[in-house]
Amino acid sequence: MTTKNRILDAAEKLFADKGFNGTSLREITSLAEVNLAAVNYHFGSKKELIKAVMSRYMNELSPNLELALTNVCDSSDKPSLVAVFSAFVEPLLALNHFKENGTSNFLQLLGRGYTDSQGFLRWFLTTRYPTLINGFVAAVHKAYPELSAEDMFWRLHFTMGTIVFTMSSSDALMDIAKNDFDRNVDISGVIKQVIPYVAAGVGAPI
Amino acid sequence: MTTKNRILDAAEKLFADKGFNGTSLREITSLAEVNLAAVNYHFGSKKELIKAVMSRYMNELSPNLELALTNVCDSSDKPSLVAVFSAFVEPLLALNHFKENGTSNFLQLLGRGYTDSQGFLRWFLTTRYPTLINGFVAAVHKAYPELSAEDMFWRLHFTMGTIVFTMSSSDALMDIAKNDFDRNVDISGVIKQVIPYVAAGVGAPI
DNA sequence: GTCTATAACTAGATAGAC
DNA sequence: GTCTATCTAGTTATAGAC
Repeated sequence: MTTKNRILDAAEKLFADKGFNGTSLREITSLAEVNLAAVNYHFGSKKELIKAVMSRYMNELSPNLELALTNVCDSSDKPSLVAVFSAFVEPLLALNHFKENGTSNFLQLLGRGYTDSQGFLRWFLTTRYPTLINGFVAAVHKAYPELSAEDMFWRLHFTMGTIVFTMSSSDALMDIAKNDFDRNVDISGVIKQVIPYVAAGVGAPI
Repeated sequence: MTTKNRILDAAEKLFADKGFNGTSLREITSLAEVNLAAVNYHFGSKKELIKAVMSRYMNELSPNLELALTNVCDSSDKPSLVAVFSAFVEPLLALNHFKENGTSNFLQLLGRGYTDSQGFLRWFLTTRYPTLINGFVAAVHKAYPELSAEDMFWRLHFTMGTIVFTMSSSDALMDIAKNDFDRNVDISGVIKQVIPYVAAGVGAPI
């Protein structure tokens, strides 16, 4: 376990939990049990550390997800929207093998990235992983060709919002589900709940 | 224009823009052109200032929205989900008469409140305005009685997510819509785009 | 590569003069 | 009620010894 990786792991956990702005380098280095100065030695700045934490996941997820979306497009002339969104499930859950709580952590980080830090992370992700977005748009277009580019734009952003918001407050939601309905839901349970919702939303009549 | 109101107005604008954590009291008092110490004199703490900013809107919105939801329930034995969500439009847009950019500011603040500050604002709002949530749940239940309490819970939170996320990044989204589609969309345009989406999502087959 | 020490700055909050 | 001045505690970042 190198110092660099100890920092990445600690940062990931704290960022997911309390946001990027809400987490100090002192908390990170303290949890990682490394010296405060190590962050700046290994990463240069807090901003670069944030990028590094996100990149570790994106580099793992991105090829799997692109492949899954291509498969959906190839498997049928007109796939259902549920099929398109279901393509996300396996690549996302695979992050749990990559790292403990990987799926949940990654989705929470994604949520943070869209609301903390005035969108610098959004810019970083969309410019760094454009083929992923294009693959997704292509799959949705094949499933619902009548949807105009403009309506597609809005609905994909609504979907993004549903997902990242749900995930950034998923701990609270799972707690409520347990208290109010005596139901133990994990992150894959939440994903399965959300798919019919977003599929119906994207597929709403124009 | 009292000092207290100058602070509230400045805080509202900055909070909506950069989040609660991302805004310092110095920025607020500087924009309001009042002394730094005035915040603690009038509100006691930053946390209380946040509550005061939100309460000003909630006290304006809450009775109108409750009435609109009651009207939907009374108007039909089985209202459509689009009708239920459309009940939000007028009370929300009325905030623009209450204050310049009121609708947009309020919705962005709501979005911030769910992601910044580890949910203390969520707690404040749900315990302070429970009848609002009950009225909404009752309306959705009348529109879609087959939906179980548990599915209802999830879908309402997904909807909350769609709305607050969209609104907390609505400035960016409206910019993109203008650049990519040469379309000027204002906040009421965004609301009209999102209603079919959330109505279809909540109404998705079980 | 890792440490201590500290620089340089910002935060929220407050005491006390007016 | 409003001001200045300041306190305490936090932040990121870095210089320099080892």
